Amino acid sequence: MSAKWLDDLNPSQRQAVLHGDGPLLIVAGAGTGKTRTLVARVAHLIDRGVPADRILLLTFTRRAAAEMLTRAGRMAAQDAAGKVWGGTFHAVANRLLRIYGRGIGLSQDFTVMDQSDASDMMNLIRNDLGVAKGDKRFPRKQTLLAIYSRAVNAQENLSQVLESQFPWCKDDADGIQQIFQEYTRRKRTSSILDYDDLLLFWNILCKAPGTGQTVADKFDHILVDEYQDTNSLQAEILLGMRKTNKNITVVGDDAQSIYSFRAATVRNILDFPKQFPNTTIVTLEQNYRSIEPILGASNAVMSHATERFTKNLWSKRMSAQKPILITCMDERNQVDAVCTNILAHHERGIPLMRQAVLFRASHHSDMLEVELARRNIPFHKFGGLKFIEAAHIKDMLAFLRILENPFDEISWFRILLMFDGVGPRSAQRLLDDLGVRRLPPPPVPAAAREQAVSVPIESPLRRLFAGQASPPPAAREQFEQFRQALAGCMGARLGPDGRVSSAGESDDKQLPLPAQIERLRRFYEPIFEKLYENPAIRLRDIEQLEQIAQGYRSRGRFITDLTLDPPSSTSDFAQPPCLEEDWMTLSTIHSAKGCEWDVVHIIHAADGMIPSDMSTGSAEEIEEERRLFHVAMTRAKDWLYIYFPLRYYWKRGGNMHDRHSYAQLTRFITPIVRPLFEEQSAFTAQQDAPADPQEPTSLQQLDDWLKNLWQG
DNA sequence: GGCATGTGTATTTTT
DNA sequence: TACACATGCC
Repeated sequence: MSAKWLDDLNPSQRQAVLHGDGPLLIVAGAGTGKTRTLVARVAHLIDRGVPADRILLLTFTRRAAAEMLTRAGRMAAQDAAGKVWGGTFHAVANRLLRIYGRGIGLSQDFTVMDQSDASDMMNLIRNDLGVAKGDKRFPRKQTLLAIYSRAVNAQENLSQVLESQFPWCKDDADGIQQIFQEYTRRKRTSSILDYDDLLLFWNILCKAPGTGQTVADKFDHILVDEYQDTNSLQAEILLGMRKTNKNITVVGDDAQSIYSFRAATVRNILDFPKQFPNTTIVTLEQNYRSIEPILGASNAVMSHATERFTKNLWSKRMSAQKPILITCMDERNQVDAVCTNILAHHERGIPLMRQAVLFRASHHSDMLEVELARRNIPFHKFGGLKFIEAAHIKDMLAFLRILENPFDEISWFRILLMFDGVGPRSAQRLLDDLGVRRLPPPPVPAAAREQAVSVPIESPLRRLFAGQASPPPAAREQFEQFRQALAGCMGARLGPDGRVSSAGESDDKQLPLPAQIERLRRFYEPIFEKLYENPAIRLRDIEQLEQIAQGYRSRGRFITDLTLDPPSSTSDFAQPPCLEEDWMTLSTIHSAKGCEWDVVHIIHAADGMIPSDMSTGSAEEIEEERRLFHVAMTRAKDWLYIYFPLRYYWKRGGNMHDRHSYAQLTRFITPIVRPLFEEQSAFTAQQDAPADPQEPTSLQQLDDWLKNLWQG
């Protein structure tokens, strides 16, 4: 029977879809129908009789998984695709660990902390241990976490990581090591997992006697998308998941590897055939997305790459329209040019939904966002600072977290510091009063400790309700209201004397999740109005949080979903939600992976932005920046605009007049690449700060020379 | 001693 | 803008 999903496929795609059992590597260049192929393969497997819930589809984002499964659902039996296990490595790890975690001594009710919680914990420990005393340059909390994460994900030891990635921290190796040790201990005793733990524990799960086999046997087929962006730990997990059958499909493109900062390594894709003998390799080379001139320019950029695996990307979509390189006076001029071009395409019938602006770093779109808002052009921004990272959202989540896991020290700490007159010191004391910090490092034998964990320890919440914590006088009133709010959520009643008249902590008495959030917000509102400058905008975020919570019955599920799959929205400039049907996309290049638009605008194509000044230290870093630029270019189907501002103003020191430096075009548009572009200039009469005609060329050359001096 | 507040500085990309 | 550190206030 010829299934309908085979009709639109070319011979290579078809070969990949129809591949039977055994390892399969699909090398798929940008725009070669990789998603279509993967989706069709899932549909084909289901059609072949593989039970959907025995298929595991690992993707880079939850969004990608959802989209693929919806599309597969349309092809295969309707209900079946919904049962496929799909999601990110981290999300799948979470799911598996909730089911099988006991097999490795993990409590079922662990909570997951995100990056900023993790770095807060590092900071707390750094202060507690007093390791940084007298050392001005001891690594910051973010750096500590980055070092830690690198070591875990790349599976390298600390001294290796310090040597190769953080040479300026080498002197502090001892302190760092102490912090890491304590970091791990605290996470374990309070049943908290960080992102890296999810992967580590999954890996251990695979190796555990008995359980490992069970977990591996759970899936008949495993498919992995974006394989070039996995790290060695993830590769090891996959190996562990394929103990008996070797049915594994990975899809990737070495030219799109852009996550080495997260320890992703191209080696995974290169070594795949070695790890899985008898791998079938299928290469997809026909690009269906971009018109030929755009593809030609993208290929030309990559042809300069020092290391490259031959792929011949080609397109049937002929066109006379070259990609367009626009030179702008400065960022102001760039913003105007972008808006003009967006509106021009819009008027010629290309809706905002099919246009995107891409940039290297999240803040690169700041000025553009203001201007879009001013002109009432609706947009959504992806990447960069997330909803979940806003301080007020973290505050709200901290409340929910301690209700879920009363031993969550980080969340307690965050909350206690909100109260008047409470600083780090009193917070510590209160934590001890409540029994949150289970300090006992008295070495307990492992077996005994596991028992201790399963024996109910008096919950800090119970202690709180029983009035066992005495806050400093200035905080007393707020603290009392806090107790009432928490008790309300848990369905516990506190008598007027502060006594507990009903125990609480039984599930049936708790308020429904949205009501809990509402109750906590009423408590929190007066505090955060004092704390933050712009309460109105922030209040909207909290309302949005309540909105999202409507769809959840389980608080734990809600918290975990929010940490593993945060909604990527910026409400700062957004209009009230749902009113616009058409909006355009602003995105970091990283977050644009896998997406495509009719019209793509890449801004800040200047050296120092792309490649980022932060990433020009080594040849490898520059190569990754080059691939990043290539990824950005290949998102475009019909129109590609690249903007290059000539001048950048220094933001230092109040008035921005006259203090500027000249930029150079990104080094990735070389003299060989440049003729492949149509060149335009955005200098216009409407420019409110017209180009200074007196500006001598020699000064520009001087500044360029100076800039090279700093960089060189 | 411990908390609030001011100042200088560095600032990528994300699960 | 957020973080790390210094100073001043109770």
